[in-house]
Amino acid sequence: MNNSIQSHSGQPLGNVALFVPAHGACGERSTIADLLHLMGADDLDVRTAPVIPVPMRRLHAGEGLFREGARAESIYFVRSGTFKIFRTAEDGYEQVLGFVGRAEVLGFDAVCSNGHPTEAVALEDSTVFALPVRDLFGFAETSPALGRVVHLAASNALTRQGELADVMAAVAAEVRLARFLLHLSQRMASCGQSPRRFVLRMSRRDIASYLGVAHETVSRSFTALAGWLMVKVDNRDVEIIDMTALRAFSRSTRRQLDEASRSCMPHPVAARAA
Amino acid sequence: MNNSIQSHSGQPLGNVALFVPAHGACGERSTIADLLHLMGADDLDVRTAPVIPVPMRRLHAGEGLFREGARAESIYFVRSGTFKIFRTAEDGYEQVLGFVGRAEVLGFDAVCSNGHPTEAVALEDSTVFALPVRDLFGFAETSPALGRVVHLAASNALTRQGELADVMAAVAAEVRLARFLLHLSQRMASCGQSPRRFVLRMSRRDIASYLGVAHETVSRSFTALAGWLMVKVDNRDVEIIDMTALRAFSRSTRRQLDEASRSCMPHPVAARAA
DNA sequence: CGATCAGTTGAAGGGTCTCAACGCGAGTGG
DNA sequence: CCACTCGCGTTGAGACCCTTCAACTGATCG
Repeated sequence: MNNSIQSHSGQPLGNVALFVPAHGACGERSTIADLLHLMGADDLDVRTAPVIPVPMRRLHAGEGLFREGARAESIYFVRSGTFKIFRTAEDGYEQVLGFVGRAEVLGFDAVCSNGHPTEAVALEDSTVFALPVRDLFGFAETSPALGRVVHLAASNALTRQGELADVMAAVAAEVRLARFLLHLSQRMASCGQSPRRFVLRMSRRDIASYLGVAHETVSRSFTALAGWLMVKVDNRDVEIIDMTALRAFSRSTRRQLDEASRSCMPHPVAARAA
Repeated sequence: MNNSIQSHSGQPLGNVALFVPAHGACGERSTIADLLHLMGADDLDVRTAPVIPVPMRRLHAGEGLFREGARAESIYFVRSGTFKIFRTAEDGYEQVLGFVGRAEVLGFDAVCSNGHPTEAVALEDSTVFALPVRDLFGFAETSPALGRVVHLAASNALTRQGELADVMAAVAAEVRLARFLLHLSQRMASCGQSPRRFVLRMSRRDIASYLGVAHETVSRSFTALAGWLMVKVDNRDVEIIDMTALRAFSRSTRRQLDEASRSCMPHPVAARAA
């Protein structure tokens, strides 16, 4: 609802929307306080934060934030929009490592190395706060609250990475997709949006790469889950119609899949009502 | 790439072994300085660190450090030994998420949540520094160097988690194993040990869980790699005898596997000479 | 309207999972 | 000392799921 302002109204050229009049955090003259507020810091910390400018950057859908191997100049905090982070193999194959949304950190894995080990592109029009790495430590001393926020964000990123393992751990493709959808659902809920109905910001290929399966398999898995009447899928619109069943199914390991599918649906029917 | 004779370039904790202090770090009365030294902080920072005790804990092989779901009391820094971190499914299946060695952080993903999302057990006799979470922020203010170290360790943990994605991304089991061995090799090198010859601290089952394949497949993959004359395997002793071939093979994505295997070895011969 | 891409579905082949058996070493107690 | 058990590691055979190649639809775009 809040991000229905997507403004996908084309305008290929026109003035680059880097400068926006800005009320509060929307302007380019955002400060640490805005960043702290985004990350859910205490009001007191936000109000008492030192007035240090933190550049904000706007990206259009498909625009890259940083490239693989690029010097790590900043870490980023997503203010709005969605990003996919991935790695490109030598033969051009894209391995998607995760999807990052509001109030999450981007590029933190570059802090300990010379360059970004991954690449990030916006899946929709997005805005991020950029925190220069060289200032990271200094700012953290100036504003203890910022240090806390960075620690929490890093821990959160680590937890998020754990979700990938959780997804890849499932042997069956349908289970992987189910877990993925549940993770998405949880994150939607944590952003105050509906956990039952949401729009996928990424393509089937991105999902496939993230799940570690072929994109055709993702399609088939979607129709399978729809066949079990757990979800309803219309292109990128997803609605979870049986959360408990989806949850139970996502817990399947190994050949428990057979039981689950048999008990729910001997053969996937075409539940394709619009 | 690793032509650096001096220290292990590219590694965040490069100059760990250059400076060996007395047995100060070995006592139970270790302080922040010992922790900083372990993590490769600057000499100046180590010497000027506030004298705050940091409890050290010894664990025997097989002993658990923290359980899944347990209250996150501390984060840990591995001083010696190896740990495996994993998650246990409801049906008892263990999903291994990673293996953690010297100068790496353990349990940081619990900072942002109420409890540890994972479990950690020692694979061999090990020692860790325990840094209470509630003191984390306070100490970071007292000792800026500690804040830096924690940031670096967290970033490193994130990078390490990325390795799991790298491994799982490969479709072929042999490629997964090859990448896993290379990651291990790199980490051995960063600890000052031989990157060509090392001992696996974990069982085949642990490796299988980490790679996301059946443990029988791990066995077959080991014999396959030995058949291509890339490695020599004797139980848990591994020797990489053709690093370049292993590297090239590990880059395989999709059906490039066929080419690689054909060019190296039409059919795996029994190269099992001791 | 032709081109390109995302998404879906079908058919065939192959890699991995599963079940099964075997050898081996360690720990145990007769 | 040796039989016994148990877990680890290896190897074999069949079933099955996924990958791959292929064709088709619909949408976007110049």
